[in-house]
Amino acid sequence: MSIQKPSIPKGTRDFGPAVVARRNYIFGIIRRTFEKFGYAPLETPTLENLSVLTGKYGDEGDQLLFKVLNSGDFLKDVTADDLQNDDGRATRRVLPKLAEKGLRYDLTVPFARYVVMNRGTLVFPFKRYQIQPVWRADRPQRGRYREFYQCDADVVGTDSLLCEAEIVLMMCEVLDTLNKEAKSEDQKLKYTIKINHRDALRGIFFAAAENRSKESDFFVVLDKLDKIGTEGVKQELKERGFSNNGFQWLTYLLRTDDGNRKMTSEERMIYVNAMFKEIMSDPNAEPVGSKGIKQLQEVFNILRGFDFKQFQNLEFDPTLARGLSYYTGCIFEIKINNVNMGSVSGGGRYDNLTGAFGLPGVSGVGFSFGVDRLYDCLEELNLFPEGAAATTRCLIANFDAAAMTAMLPVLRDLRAAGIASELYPEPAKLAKQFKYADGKGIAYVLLQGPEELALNTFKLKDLRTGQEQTLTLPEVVATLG
RNA sequence: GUAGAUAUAGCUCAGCUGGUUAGAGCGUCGGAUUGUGAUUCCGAAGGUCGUGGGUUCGAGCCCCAUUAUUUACCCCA
Repeated sequence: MSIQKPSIPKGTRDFGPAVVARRNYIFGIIRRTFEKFGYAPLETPTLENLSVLTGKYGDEGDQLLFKVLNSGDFLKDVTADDLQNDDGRATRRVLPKLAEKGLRYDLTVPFARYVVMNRGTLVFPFKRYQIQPVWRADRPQRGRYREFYQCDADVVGTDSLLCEAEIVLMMCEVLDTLNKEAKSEDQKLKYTIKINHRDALRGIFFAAAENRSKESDFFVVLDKLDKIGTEGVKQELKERGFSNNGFQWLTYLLRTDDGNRKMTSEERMIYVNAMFKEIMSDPNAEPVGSKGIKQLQEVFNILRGFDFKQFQNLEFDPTLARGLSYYTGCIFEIKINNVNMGSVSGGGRYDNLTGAFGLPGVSGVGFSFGVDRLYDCLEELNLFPEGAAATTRCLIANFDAAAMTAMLPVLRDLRAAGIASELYPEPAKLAKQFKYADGKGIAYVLLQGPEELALNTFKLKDLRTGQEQTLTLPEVVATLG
């Protein structure tokens, strides 16, 4: 057998001990926040039946699904006719016969499936959080992986806007907690929570687009406003077959200042709402758009009731669209302004996700943190706490076989006191043992050689300061504990 | 799916208009009177220059192909 260079699939990563420790630090903050807001944990299988996944994420999404080949003779149901590709549909025809399972693409759809399957036993409104990896057969690039973790919190069974407001609170709490480690303002995550409403978007759509069949196309282009500008948006809309009529309204609807200064989010809501009333070209624009604005204003009101202090981090953005087609109400996204990275979190309300599984009329709302992107942001800002990588706190040096035996009860006592400890597993030069401790980031080395043994004491060295102390065992425990 | 960039030691990268035996830093290992890391000093190991072909007296360097990685677009956490 020839030697092969080992490799891992593109877009996947190994996580070494230091990285896992820092990822766990992020997971911990998110988990504690979710639990504090009353969400309970849920886990679902890595594999879902493809019938559950397909059709939920749009055509693009279907293409990005990882399909799992059936076990055994996976060709047994494929006929020669199936493979005839004159119509270009052979793949579509054959696929369901080759693969009936796929890797989960997000956590929201499996959650919806779970809710439908367990509707009889769940207590509604049902609040769950879920922290698991998802897979997308995307092309990897900066901040984009084929395997990454999502941290979802969703509630189904209520359409109360309290949930939307609490999503904003949870987003702030997680990011503010991460920012507590910052030693300077520059290290902090400068974030903007963008919020919009699908109906506000549709109001704009009715106002500015004549072609009614391409709603999602319109949103995709509109979402790019901050990248390509108002004129760019108009240009691209034209390229995608939208007519010029109505584009004039875009200029008004997308204004961000009142002529003198930038509007606040709430001023902008009032302004956009007033515009909806004025646009008479399509009477649908006003009722639909105003309904969305009204809900957004209510979310802001609830937040004010909470004594929410961070409205400068919460921005009403009428162009925010988000790709996932199942959103129907409020939509959210978090952008980190001082790191070049796609959104680290997103979410929204979906009125009929469970409908696809035969349970209509259940409204849900939720959001998700992308831990891997958050990690990359923290890394770039150097925002991880120092201790996050350490595992062992104290290494006991190993002088020789006899001393090793004598150190076993010491090791046991340290661990019993809750101190993460290890004994170097073989007698070796002290230099080597110290090097090991240093390389692993261990804070203390405990020594008992012949000299200390004679006095029944220990020498404890702090590797960060280089200082040594001669102590009795209870004193060692007290120092490390 | 579209477009670009890169590929040289375990890692990060130099390597001039093509010219003898391929370079550095970090890391690893060994040593500086056998009980001390990170810091200092000395030394050593480690590369068929991604792969295959071509041009040339001569290719790490130029050309073609191929694979891998990566960035941007699309879309997204």
